[in-house]
Amino acid sequence: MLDHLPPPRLTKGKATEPSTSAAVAGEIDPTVPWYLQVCTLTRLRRHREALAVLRHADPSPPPHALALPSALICCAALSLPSGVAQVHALAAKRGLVPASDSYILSALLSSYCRLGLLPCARQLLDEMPAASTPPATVLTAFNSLISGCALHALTPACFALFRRMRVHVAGLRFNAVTLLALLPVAPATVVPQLQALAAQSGLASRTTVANCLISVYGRSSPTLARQVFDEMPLATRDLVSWTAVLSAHAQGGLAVDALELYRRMRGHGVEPDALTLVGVLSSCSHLAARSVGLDVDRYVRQRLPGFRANVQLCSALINFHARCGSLPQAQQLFDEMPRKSIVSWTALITGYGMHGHGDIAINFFQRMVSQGIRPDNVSMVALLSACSHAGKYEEGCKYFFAMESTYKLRPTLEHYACMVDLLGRAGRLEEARELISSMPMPADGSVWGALLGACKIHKNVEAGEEAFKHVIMLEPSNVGYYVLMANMYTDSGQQDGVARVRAMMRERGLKKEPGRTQVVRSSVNGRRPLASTGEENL
DNA sequence: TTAGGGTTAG
Repeated sequence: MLDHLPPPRLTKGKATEPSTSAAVAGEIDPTVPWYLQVCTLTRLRRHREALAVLRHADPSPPPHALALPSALICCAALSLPSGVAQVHALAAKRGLVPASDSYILSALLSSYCRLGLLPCARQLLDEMPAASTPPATVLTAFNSLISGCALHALTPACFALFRRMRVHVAGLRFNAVTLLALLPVAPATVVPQLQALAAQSGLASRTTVANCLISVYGRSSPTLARQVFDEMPLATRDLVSWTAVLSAHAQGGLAVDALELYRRMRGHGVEPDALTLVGVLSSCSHLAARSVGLDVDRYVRQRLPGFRANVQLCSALINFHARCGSLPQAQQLFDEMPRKSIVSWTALITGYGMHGHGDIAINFFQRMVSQGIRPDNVSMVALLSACSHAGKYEEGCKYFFAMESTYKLRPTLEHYACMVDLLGRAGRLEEARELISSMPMPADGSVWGALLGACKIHKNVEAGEEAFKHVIMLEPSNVGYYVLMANMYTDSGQQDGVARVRAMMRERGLKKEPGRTQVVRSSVNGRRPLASTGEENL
């Protein structure tokens, strides 16, 4: 079977293979039937080898049905649509599709979706004889297609299928897997509706469903995520629940709460894994919580021996060391990584940039580009910020203009804020003001705030007053800006100005918190929004 | 077989 497939290029079991050869040697027993070998190799993600076994399998008796889902998974993973079509034909010949075998049906649907062949998947579902197919199979088929559409962020299609399945699937209607597929792509207004549906159907008490809700709410509201977490019975919380709620707080800028959750998690005897530690390290970096971060570093080195191959964990460690530990440590980790992502590069560039090593930051940026990594918006912010901190006015301008012309990136508010900062620090307040006027979108608090900061450095009270007027309109409760303006008045001996700012703060019920004199980032900025494509209603 | 937790910016 599968004789039309291109021959596999057998890899030598290097870093791309998630399992070690010793583990495989233990699991692959040449005496077991070939179709079980296929299943095992597939589970180990050794797709090419699984297909090789399949290709050389004895064609009589005909291929065991158990091997077909594995074959499909391998073909999808290796982007072999012809292989999927062959298995489809084979399964059809043996009467396993469109209806009778739930495993093969959902594997086919998901393989077509993974390969982007959504019409094929759609057709398969439409061919399913609704009357004679067991309801559980219909449910699974709908779930597979909904998950496939979710994979391609086709929110309206997901919900259209969901409406259709609730009519079709007698009795069962939907299950936890349906909710898990829909929640991540649901528009913000629909998430609570799905949550209500989960509660009505008794699925809300499932750990997986609660975990998914925590993660989805966590993108926009750590508070809602926390509510779901708090309502979970203690015994049903698992490592994923803790990680999801912790990450929600870390992403929402609530680093103190994230670390408190970590402390509680450990108190309950739950051992973190790499994903948990990514969130913990992110919070340590924000808070400059050096001792906790160093504990995590030790834990990783002792308990997670393969951590260097984990790009996300390594990037988080680099970020931590670069921001509040040491640049040499960050650099060493970076050098040791077998594969680096744009995030690893950006973490390093940020680290050098924020410690005033603009030249090194620029050098790494250029090395990154020369290795074929196309800069994204975040790496450009890191670079421009590095230029700004090191007073590299000309380089900053050069890269800002290169964004659109060379890298095809449209500058966002963050980039404008960096440029206003760069121009402002260089004393070019007039140019900074002109840049703001030329922006294609209205300036936000961070842009005016950058100008205000520059005015403070260069003691330009008049320009500062204008920036202040704008910034407190945009972020009226951000104490940092009032403090900045008051300090400017103090520096220039204008006590009446200081009194005015203090009066404004009193009127607005704002207090300067001790030890918090820096400009506080607006909590809504930089947050991933909930998916908002289309107006979905259930 | 469909399915839950993640990193980088000022």
